[in-house]
Amino acid sequence: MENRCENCIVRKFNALRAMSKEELKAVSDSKVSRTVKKGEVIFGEGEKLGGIYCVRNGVSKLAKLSPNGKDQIVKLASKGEVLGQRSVVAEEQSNLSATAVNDMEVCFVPKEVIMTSLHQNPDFTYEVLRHMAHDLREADDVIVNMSQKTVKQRIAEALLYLKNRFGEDAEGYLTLILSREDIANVVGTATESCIRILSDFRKEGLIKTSGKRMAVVDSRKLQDIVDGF
Amino acid sequence: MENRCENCIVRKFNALRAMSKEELKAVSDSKVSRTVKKGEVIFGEGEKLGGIYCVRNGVSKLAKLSPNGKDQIVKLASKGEVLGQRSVVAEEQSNLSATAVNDMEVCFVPKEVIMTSLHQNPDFTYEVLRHMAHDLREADDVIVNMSQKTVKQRIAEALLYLKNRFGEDAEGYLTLILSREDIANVVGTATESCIRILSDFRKEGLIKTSGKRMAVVDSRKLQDIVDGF
DNA sequence: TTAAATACCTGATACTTATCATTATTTTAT
DNA sequence: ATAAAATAATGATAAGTATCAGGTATTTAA
Repeated sequence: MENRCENCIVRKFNALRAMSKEELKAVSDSKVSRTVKKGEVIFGEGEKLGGIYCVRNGVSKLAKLSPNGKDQIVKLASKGEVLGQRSVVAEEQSNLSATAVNDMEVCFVPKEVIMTSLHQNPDFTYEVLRHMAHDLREADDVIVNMSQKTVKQRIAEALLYLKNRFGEDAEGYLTLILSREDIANVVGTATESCIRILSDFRKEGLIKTSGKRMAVVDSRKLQDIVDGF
Repeated sequence: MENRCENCIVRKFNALRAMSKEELKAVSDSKVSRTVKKGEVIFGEGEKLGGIYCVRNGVSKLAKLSPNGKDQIVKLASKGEVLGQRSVVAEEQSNLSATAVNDMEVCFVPKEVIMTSLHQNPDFTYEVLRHMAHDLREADDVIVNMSQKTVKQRIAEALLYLKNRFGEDAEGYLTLILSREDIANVVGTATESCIRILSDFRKEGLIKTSGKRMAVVDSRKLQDIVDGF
């Protein structure tokens, strides 16, 4: 039998690794695999989620629409990460939307199965808790960055983040390709401002671009910018 | 016997309410009550916490020092809230500092006692998880506010928040007294900018001040400002 | 393969916010 | 009660950022 959660490596990276064999079987029996095309919405803001989505492949952006009509990307989720966890745990509607940044494979797991384990398996609950504690710490860091760093610093930081987290190809181009607009929405600025600063970086030789592809050329200097030099 | 957790109302507001009688007894036997003077630091950023602090009285600001030397207040914690929860759960050093905004009474509970329950009582773990899910949602909201709202909007929002969350006295003055600098650190702006905008609000009759005390006079108009009118 | 759509780029300008300097007021401690 | 310290207020200026308007390049889909 293919595609059993029991054999899925992705699981090792998230809280499902704390599940017992029986629990994992229940998850596997109830889950629905699904491919999501680039740009497709997995769930929208305010939607009541029937379960969580485990990312097997691809990257999703978790965003919140601000009152002035702009999206703020709060987090990028990739292989092994779980979408909708917070909403299911809190039994609230989703506070974020999830959209595929590139083609994805996700597994949907009904919330009932998750909730059962949450109430019966302290190891699993604790593991979910640990992951959420980590997310919360990252959110705190983002808050400080947003309020205390300039757009230039935040963009430099975002580039280094994309490089370190998602890697680069043989030519040094970033593996994860984001539009300028998406980058602007990650750092919380206007698209034009983002483009302008990236152009400056290119002119100064800190990055290079080729179509929509982008490469970090001088990590050191970018880091100096992040640090305020 | 006085001051037993079993009889403490404050407990009802946090995850400790999911503890069994035996667990609560262990907490109560190991806890250390402590008063904290206004301005005193309960724990610092980067500190390894030996336990959590349950707030019985008073208000604490949770802040993070930014590289440029400014504090960003991430959260205000009051009666019933628990400090250091995230760090203890994640078994990491604290990412925030906690400082008393006014005189406080807190109970310190050693982490071992908490950890034991986290591993044995799924109800408790789940309750902690729910609280953290809530904190995470709030953090997401803050991120969006920070990046998408103007300083003026954020200050107006902060004033309404202080009124709704901590209340006002008979004359209408906010119960929680924060310095202009603290307000600036909550909304992530320069102290002078904060003062300037508060002066504007006063001149427009939206708030009134008397020494360090401050009162919301026109909630409706402040809300309009928050909403971008 | 080519037209249409989307994404990217640049300039000009206005608005927002930070910074520096100085003074006034309030609070705190003696 | 008074001096010292802390906090608040205000003006002038500079820096940072958004917005609008117009262009070019790249991607997508027929």
